[in-house]
Amino acid sequence: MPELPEVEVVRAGLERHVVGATIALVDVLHERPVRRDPGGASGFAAALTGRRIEAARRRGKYLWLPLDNGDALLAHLGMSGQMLVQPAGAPPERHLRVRFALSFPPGSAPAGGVPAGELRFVDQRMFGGLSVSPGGADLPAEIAHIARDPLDPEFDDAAFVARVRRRTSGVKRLLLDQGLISGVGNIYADEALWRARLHGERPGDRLRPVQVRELLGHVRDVMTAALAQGGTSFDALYVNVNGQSGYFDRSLHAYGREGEACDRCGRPIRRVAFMNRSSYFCPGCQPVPRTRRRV
DNA sequence: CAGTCGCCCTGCTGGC
DNA sequence: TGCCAGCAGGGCGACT
Repeated sequence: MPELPEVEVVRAGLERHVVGATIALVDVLHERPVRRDPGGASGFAAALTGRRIEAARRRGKYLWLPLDNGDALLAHLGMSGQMLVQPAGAPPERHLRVRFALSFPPGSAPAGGVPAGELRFVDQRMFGGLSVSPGGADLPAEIAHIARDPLDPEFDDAAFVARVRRRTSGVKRLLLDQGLISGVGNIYADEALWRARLHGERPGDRLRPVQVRELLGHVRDVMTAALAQGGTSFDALYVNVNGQSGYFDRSLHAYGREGEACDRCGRPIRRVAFMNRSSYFCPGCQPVPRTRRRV
């Protein structure tokens, strides 16, 4: 599942393969992925046709492509979304939802790459989506409420620490709060908490500043490590967002390891229900806080 | 406003 | 063999 590192791999791939291209044709094959666009499928297509892609940007798990008129194509991959760069005429993927035919002006094809034929949004479960953000080239208004992500040089560590310590929710819930810090999903939240030896139910206002700072450092470390491994996951024609490629499985210490021995203390990793999903933690290294609190 | 919960989607897996 | 519940889960609307 794409979290910040995977989305960054996609962004880098788009930067390399589609920046400079003009969108010649838009084909919406399924309405749901464009549900957030007020113009609907037809308005979405009309607003993008003929526009040139100027850049590829990201904040947290959101991606956007600034366009030559100041608008932007905003994208979220949800759980299963992929952005694929394919040669024109490649057979359609099973869950192909939106196609963009691309054309490059003579001499401006990406260096070292085959000129892109199509940008494709493929999404099995359709939690993801695309929309046109009017005037959103710099920062789409639709995501202005999302906090900066921990790899953003302008992320304010001190403000984050202060905000966490004013909240009564469990720290895992706070890590997943995109208004506090963006880009952290269930997997990296569990991994960062394991590294920090903190239980996710520890209330924010019961943490010392140094603990929050260390946790933030672990969030950055685990994401940076995953990103380094994710850099190899796509070739010249593919922007590969395949979450099953296994590149980060190897470095996981908690997530998905129910019953397996903790890499640090040997106690079996536990899984508990959390917000209609799961949390994984080591009961030895990450003791449950004494004050019971639902997270 | 902070906090919490349920829903949206599809496909795979496991139990009976 | 078939059926259905459970699970995966980010974000948002609705509620207290």
